[in-house]
Order: sequence, then structure tokens, then C-alpha cells
Amino acid sequence: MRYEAGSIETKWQAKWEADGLHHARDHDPRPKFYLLTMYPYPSGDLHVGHWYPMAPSDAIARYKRRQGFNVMLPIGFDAFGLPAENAAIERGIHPYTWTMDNIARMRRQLRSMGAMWDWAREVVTCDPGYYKWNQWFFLKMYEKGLAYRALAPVDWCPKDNTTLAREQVVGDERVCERCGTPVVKKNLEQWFLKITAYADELLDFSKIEWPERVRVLQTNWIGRSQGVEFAIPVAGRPHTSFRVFTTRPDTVFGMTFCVLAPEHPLVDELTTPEHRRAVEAYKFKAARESDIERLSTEKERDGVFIGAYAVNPMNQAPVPIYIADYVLVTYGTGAIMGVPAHDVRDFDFARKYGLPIPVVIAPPGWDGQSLREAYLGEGTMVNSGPFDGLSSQEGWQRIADEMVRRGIGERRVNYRLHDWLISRQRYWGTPIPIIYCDRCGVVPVPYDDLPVRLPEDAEFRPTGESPLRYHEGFLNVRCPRCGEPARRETDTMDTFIDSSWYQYRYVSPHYDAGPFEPEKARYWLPVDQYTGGVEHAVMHLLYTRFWTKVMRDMGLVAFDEPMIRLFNQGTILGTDGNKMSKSKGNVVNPDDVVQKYGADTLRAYLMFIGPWDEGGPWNTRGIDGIARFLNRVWTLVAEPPKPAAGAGDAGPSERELDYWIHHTIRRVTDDLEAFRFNTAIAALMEFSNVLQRAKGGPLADGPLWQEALRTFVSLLAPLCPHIAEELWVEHLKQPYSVHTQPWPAYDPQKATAERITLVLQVNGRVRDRIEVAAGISDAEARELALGSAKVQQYLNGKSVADVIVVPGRLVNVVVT
RNA sequence: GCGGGCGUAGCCGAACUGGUAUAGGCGCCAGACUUAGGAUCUGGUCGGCGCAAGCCGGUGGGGGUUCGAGUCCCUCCGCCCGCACCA
Repeated sequence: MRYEAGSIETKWQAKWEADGLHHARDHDPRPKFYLLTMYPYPSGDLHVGHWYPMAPSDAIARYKRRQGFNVMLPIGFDAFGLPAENAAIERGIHPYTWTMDNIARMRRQLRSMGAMWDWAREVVTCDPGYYKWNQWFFLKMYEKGLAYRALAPVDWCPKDNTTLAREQVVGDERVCERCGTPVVKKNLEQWFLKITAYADELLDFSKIEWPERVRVLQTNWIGRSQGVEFAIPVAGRPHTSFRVFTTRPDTVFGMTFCVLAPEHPLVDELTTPEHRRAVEAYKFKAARESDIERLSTEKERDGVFIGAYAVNPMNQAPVPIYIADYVLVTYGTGAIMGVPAHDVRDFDFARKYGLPIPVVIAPPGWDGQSLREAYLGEGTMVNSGPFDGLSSQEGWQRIADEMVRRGIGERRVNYRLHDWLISRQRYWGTPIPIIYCDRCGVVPVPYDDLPVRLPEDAEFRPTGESPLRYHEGFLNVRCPRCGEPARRETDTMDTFIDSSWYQYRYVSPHYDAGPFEPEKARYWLPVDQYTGGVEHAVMHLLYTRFWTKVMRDMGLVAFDEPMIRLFNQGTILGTDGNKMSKSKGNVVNPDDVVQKYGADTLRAYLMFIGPWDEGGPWNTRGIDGIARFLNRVWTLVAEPPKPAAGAGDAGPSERELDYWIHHTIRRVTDDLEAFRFNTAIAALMEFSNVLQRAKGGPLADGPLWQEALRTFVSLLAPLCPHIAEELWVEHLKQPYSVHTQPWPAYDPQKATAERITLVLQVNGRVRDRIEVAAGISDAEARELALGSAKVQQYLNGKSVADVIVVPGRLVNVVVT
């Protein structure tokens, strides 16, 4: 009989479901284990890439449960976002309909995997019962000053006449994904969350076990730098100055110019009439091109003199003021001191415009000549007035002290991290619960009025403008304070808000008195193990850490980090080695694979491709190997031994079979513990090959044989849950369910082979291999090695300098 | 440019703290069973020389440490992924 995956899988899925086998109970004496995999976005483009993160995490969940944990493995959908709205604009389907249809399709498809998801905890973020709490959190943050409104540069598409979300700006050319027009920056009033208030704490990873890679990415993204911010007066204007930030106050005497960002607020005021034309032209160019030009690595640094001069506060030297787009308005103060001798960019700039390049930090052994390139290292201060002769490190502190003493500057820490811009000029997202009243100003929506619901009867215009701006019923509202007519905020929230706290909602998805039920949260939280793609390293994974710290400071949770451990799986690629995409025609549809091979085969294949964190290309032939393996497993367990088979081979001895049982338990246990699914499956394949041989021999059908089969099926169960259940219950006649049986334990004694191959080397080269008892003493091993005829052959009269014995492995005879 | 990672058979990949390189799978070759097989089973499969026993070479190149290096150190080459004028 051939193994019929289809009927077996649907049968057990139905029974598990009916028995509530996968429901995670809130009150349970077992230790809890909260395993979370990043929830999927319900795009219409379903492929096997959705299974790749999911199947192994289900195997972990099943393994952990067998280890005695009360495991929660929830599932939900990241349901807000741009593709739904684009479908609405392009095809006239309402985003809600589009999203819910996709979710329905995905639910069915995901269920066919046979994973132990607790569907009773499902969370869908576009449900008002969910996004109500986004709004609640927003209001709480607003009260604490963590949500604020400010003018900010955003990406703007001049053709569609609308702002674009980050994700809508595509390609190296940074164009609008819909019309291909290059985006520009535009200043708009936007809502921000004050993530920078937590920048320093977010740099502390001591309470989590996350991959080095993610920690490095987050650290760089936050980009902490220490320096001094100080004021530079403008020449001839006693009351005008601008501030600059520097990490090198020790170089301040080398300043020969200043640069303001083109968008700096003082530019217009300081520009002299004869330079206005050039300045305006440069500003225009910078606004239109900065983001595009930035991509060319060899872009020449340029700028424009604005006609005004600044005064170096340390030596009163006047220096020209330029604008240049290499100075960013978004970092530091949007202005810098130009010290060409000790900064690469300033050096290039000074060369281009013929500005002097005086050395103020002498490199060790400096000959007094001018520099060929900027010198960035430490050295001795020169040309720096009273600070001459100091080391640059000491000069750093002394000049900083002097600036503080004179009240013109202070020590400062700057971050690359910006506050989180959450406003989206989009319909399909959580409405920001704010009302604008002409009399009362910015008024938060009262908590009792939450949720602010998205109107269903929205009109999606081809221009891409948010329907909320034209929806009279949504827009017009009474001010909650004075009762006069007012307007709603029409922007919605970034969807990364949804994913910042979804793990908390799974704890009590239907709870109505708060984002989650405190008592249950105390039991389940935080997440013990999180898995997902590394592409979220500096977005979602940073935001959710921020969110947790805010919740902690609100008294909602008592811990500092949302997820203790993190694992980043790789990406599954198409048969051509490229990322799977519809346009490339290399997409593998899991439905087809399940139809042809069954879910267990697909699961095992995905885990067998290679290390989980590396991903890899889909290989159509490779899955045939797994299908053959499961067919052999089926025959092995379900069909009675045939005495005639394997006549020439007596198979393993009883001791050997016992060894294989315990050896395999150890290997599979260690591998699952470390998420090494590929080698766990290889271990099972080896075991099955041994069992195959045993089946033809005298051991078949004895008690040890039965134990071997039970062990094999038991170890296979987390990886291939259906076939294991079928074999366990129907053929081995063991109690339902294999998935609730204790994980097999191994006996370390039995897991050690009785006899081993001892490698004999002469000067590190293998010369002989002999089979010996595993427990052989070093002295015995030494004697056997020296007694080996082959070893003797290589000794050949030379004197033995040393004999190195590695117990259980080898003997190396060193001769001279 | 800076940061992180990687390089092992024809292909995907094993190899724990340095200790038999290439487990397991794919593919390929041969055989068995078959009317037939792209089904199934069995055996073989790093390269060179050799009838064979065996010898030699071999983990991107070169060098080093060590009794012993895929693993550690230096250096070069190639590939992938982030960030990219951050003052």
C-alpha cells in the first residue's frame, strides 16, 4: 500500500481541531512557552515563502510541548496597508473586501499545513476591536508628551499630488511606485512618536538574546554620537547666531568656513542680495534632486556662498557661510563648522572652492607641510592659541569646558535615529484620534468615543488622495470640548503601529477593557521565542521594543523587552535562485505541492533544504527525495517485515540497534533545540536506513524493534505531524495523540557506541584504522597504534618523539 | 567608503570545544524486479596514477601557528546583505 498523504492529513487535522488539541490554556500548571512567528501580510500573492517561516516554528512548538511546556503558538494577520488600497484604486474592490478575501484564502491554506496554531486567539489588525487600542495607546502617549505634531519633510509625488509612504518610493532612482515620477521632499505637519526619548535604552541589549546582526543594525540605526553643540555668531549682526554640532571640538581653530543645510531657516535672512539668485537656484536644485543625486557615489560636493560671514567664537576669525546639500537639515543642528584639514568632506569642499586648509591637529611626525588628505586621527594641537601643545584628546575636553564656561555651548549626544513619523495620508489604516477645533486647537478624541471608525462608504480616487479628506461624514465633527463644528484628523497611522504590540493582543484577543487582560498577560508575557525575517531589524523590531518600554513606563507590563530570544530565518528563493515573484514566474504555490505530495512532505522539504537561517532556492528534484523518504517510512512502519528481504545482510545487532535508538534521540533533540532542522532530518534518515536493514534481520518484530519504531515515529512527529500520528495510532497502536506524549529521553550510556574506529596517524597523516572497544585506555590505544603493521611501516627505524592519544578518536605517532 | 556575513563534491549541504573532510539528500553510473518505467529496491559515486593493495593531491589563492587546520592568525581574491555625505 502506498502512503496516501491527502486523506491522512485531512483526517487528523479535523480531529485535532475537534478535540481542541491546539488551544493554549491560560491556567495550567506547566511552565509556559510563548512562541511567536511574525504574522503574515495577507497579500493576494500566496506562495511557498509563507510556509518557510511557519513550518519550522510549528515544529519547535510541537517539540516544546512534548518537553512539558504549555505552549502558545498564535496566528493573525497584518491587515492594514497600501496594497489593499491600491487594489481599491485600480480594481474598484473595497480594501476591506480585498483584505478579508485574502485572509480567508490564507486561513484555508495555512490550515492545510497542520500547524498547532491556536486559531481561537486569531488577531486581525483591521478589526475595530483591534485598532481601537492603537488609538488608545496613541492618546496615552499624547498625554505623556510622547506623541506630538510637527513640521517634517516627507516624500512627495508631484504628479499624483500626494505624499508617499516609505514603501511607495521604489528603486534606486527613488520614484513613485504608481507613476514612476521621482519623489521630492516636502514639509508637512505630521504626527510623531518620541522614540528618541528611549534611544539610549534601546542601545542596551543586555536583557535579550538576539542575533549579533540585528543588534548591530539597531545600534547603527540609532547612531549615537557624542560631541559639543555651540553657537557661531554671524558677522555684523550682534543678535544673530546659529548652532553647530561637532564631535571634534578640538579642531575648532581649523574652521575656515561654515555650511548651512539648504533648508536651514536662517538662509533667507542671511543671504545678501547679490547672491540671492544663486542661492535660490541651489535650494531649488537641492529640493528636487537631493535624494536622487545622493545615490551616485561619486557625486561631487558642491555648494553656494551666501554672502554672509560667521565668526569663529574661539579666535574671532571671520569665515564665509555656504549652503551645501552635504549638510542635512535632519541631523544635528542642520549646520556645521567647516574644518577641512580634519574632515574628509570639508577637505573636498575647501579644495573645490579654494578655501584655506590649516592644520590644527599635528599628526605624529608631521613635517609642517600641507596635507594631501584630511587627517582624522589623534595628534598634537597646533595653531590653536592657548591650547597648542596639548594632545587632541585633552584639547577636546578643554575646549568643550571653555565653551561651557563662556556659555556658548554644551556637551551633547546626538542620534541618527529620528522620532517615528506615523502619519500616513492613506485610508486603509488606523485613524489618528485627534480633532482640530478653531477655538480649542488640537483636541484628543475622548476615550469613550473610541474607536474612531473608518467610514465604509469611501470613494477611492485615481489621484491617490486619501478618501478621508473628502468624506464629509468623517471629516466634520463637533469639538468634544466646546461643541462647535470641528474637523477630524484625516491621516491614519503607520501600520508598524499595529505590529508593535500585536503579541500582547494574542493573550486575550477579545478583551474589551484594555489592550490585554492583565492577569493573563502576567502568565504569558513576554514572548519567549520570536522568529521572523531580518528585514524588520530596524523597523518593526525596534518599534516593538520602544512600545514595550512605553508600556512599562505606563505601568502596563513589568518587563523591559518584548521578546527574549529572536531567530531570523532566511528566505526561500525560486527555482532560478531569485526571489520568488509573480513577474518572474518562479513562484511555487504551496497548494499545488500539498496536492501532489502532502503537507508533511512540504514541511520536511522546507526544513531539509539547508540551515533555517540561510534559506535557499527551491529544488523541484529535492522534494522528490523527501517524498521517497516518507514513503519508505510508511513502508517501514506500516508494512510487516518480509523475512526474505536483505538476505545477505544480518542487520544491526541488538546492542547496535539500541545504540541507534538512543543516539538518534540525542541528535534530534540537540538539533531541534538549536533549530537545526536539516540535520535532524538527516539523523532520522540515517536511523531509517538502519531500521531498513534491521527489518530484514532476526530482530524484526521483537520488543526492541517495536521500541525502535515507536522512537522513530515519536521523533518524526514535530516535523511531520500527520504521518506520525497515523503511524502512531493506527499502526503502532499507541495512545492518541503522539503530539501530547512526553519527548523521548536517551540513555547516555546506550547512546555511546560499543566499538569505535580508532584512527592511527603518523605525523598527522592517517595510516591505519582499527576497530576497538569504546572504553579503551590511552595506554592500550598507544600500544595498539605502535603495534600496527602499517604504522610500523612508516616508523621505519625513525625515533618516536611523541605519541598523542585523543580518547575515542585517534592516536598520532610523532616521529622525527 | 563603513558595518555584518559567506566561500567544502556536478548541485543543496554535514563536520561538537582544532582530531577519520565530504554525513544526509539530489543528480549520475551499474545491477535487480519488470512488457515497460521518469515506479521501487540494492550497490557505487572528490580528483590523479594503478589490475589491485595502495600512493599522492584536495575545503577560493598564498603564508603562518600546531603533533594535527575546513575550523585559529595574517594576507589577497570572489560573492551576498545592510547603512550610505550623520558633522
